[in-house]
Amino acid sequence: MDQKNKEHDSTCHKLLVAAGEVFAENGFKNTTVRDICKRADVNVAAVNYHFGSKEKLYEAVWENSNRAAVEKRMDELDLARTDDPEKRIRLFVKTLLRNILDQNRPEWDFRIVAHEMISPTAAFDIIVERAIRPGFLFLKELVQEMLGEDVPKEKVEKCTLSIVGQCLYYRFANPVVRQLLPEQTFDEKGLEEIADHITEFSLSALKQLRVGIENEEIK
Amino acid sequence: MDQKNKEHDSTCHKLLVAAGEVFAENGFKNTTVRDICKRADVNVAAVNYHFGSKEKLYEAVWENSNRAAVEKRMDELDLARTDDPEKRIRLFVKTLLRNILDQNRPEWDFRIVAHEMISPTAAFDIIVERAIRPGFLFLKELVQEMLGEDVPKEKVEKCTLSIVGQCLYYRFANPVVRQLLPEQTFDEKGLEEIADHITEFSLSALKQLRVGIENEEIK
DNA sequence: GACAAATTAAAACAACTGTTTTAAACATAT
DNA sequence: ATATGTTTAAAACAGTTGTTTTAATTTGTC
Repeated sequence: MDQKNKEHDSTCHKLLVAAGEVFAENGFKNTTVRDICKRADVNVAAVNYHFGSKEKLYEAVWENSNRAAVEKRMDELDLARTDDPEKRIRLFVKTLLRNILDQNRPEWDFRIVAHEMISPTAAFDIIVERAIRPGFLFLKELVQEMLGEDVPKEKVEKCTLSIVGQCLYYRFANPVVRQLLPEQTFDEKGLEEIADHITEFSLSALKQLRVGIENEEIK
Repeated sequence: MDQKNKEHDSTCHKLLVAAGEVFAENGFKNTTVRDICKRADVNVAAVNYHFGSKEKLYEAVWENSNRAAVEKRMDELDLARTDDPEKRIRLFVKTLLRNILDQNRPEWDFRIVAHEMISPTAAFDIIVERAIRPGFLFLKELVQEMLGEDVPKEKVEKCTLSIVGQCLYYRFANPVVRQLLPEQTFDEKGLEEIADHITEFSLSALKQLRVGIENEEIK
């Protein structure tokens, strides 16, 4: 890899863009460097010249695309640090859904994640530590606030997964959702509906769980 | 394909078994017929002789494996038709989790589904209609009972997806869960824990939502 | 046992894979 | 303008892919 990565229309840059799209569509092994180079309008040899191998290009693609997106999302979440946990959970669900379902956003980096879930490559650890765990910890703190400090860690973590699980199902099983709920849209309005529902469902659960915990303490 | 499919140790049968395992491990395109034939201890030409092509073998594998598993699960659910909805939701969550996470069960058919989510093939529609929609409708009825008949269909459906979403996250994002919750096991005990949590979380939510709906009706 | 059909085995096929080689084109500095 | 190092282009490489061909073997039937 060389220095001129960021210049538009440079071979490097064109390769990164094209590779991201094609990897997302077909996964790593299913993608050919010829496909990538054709879309990038670049010679086949360019991949190995600039990146060394198909595998290193894959890593560069992820490295390049994901960092900015993740940082931006965490910034959005941090903005509301003063709000009460309930409002911040609502915000969390909304930004997460927007991140994974917004149709204007190129979805290819998330599809790479989906491929990694089935057959992890070397990129998997990076993905979890940089793109997933920070959000998980953020939400976990909020859930802890909602449930109280005396709730065991395992319970808090499972509740956290319950919330993100609801959200991510719409992404992982998107084709299924579309077939099961044909009237559900995924435009701005549809996204809002889904986010509102998941928030309401989850906050209801957390409040009810809190009641149960308090009753146990009294008893 | 021929008539002797079901005879054990027949080439056909050995191919179906081996193909199921390998397809699940690597997805369709990532799997080679030579891998399959090596595992089946069968000549390479056998795939095309008995099934016509790699693609038709793929379809046969799914067709063959899935029907029995789905029917068995629906039977398990039907057994408890007399119980109250709360108990039946608990049972639903447990059988679903057991189905998708039980380590004794070969997981390959579920991994095929995961591949279909990313890049659907012709098998996708069959999967949804036979393996997914029946369970969805079953749970949707129970949720309807919990929330009352006057709740709009869209709300009931979203609640239903919230429950299955929590469950399926443990499958779709399994490697992530293992990294995020390293202490969580997936043996019988661990499965029970997860099932209990999801049931408790979901029933809490449904009850609380019901309260909200009743308050609105009074007002 | 003999004959026909179904099945298996080995080898070859053409197409495609990631990568390398070779040479041409380009830029830049002297 | 010449020389230098960098980037691109075309062709070829070795290995793998799904599939087909050909021949050998097994199976079933009389």
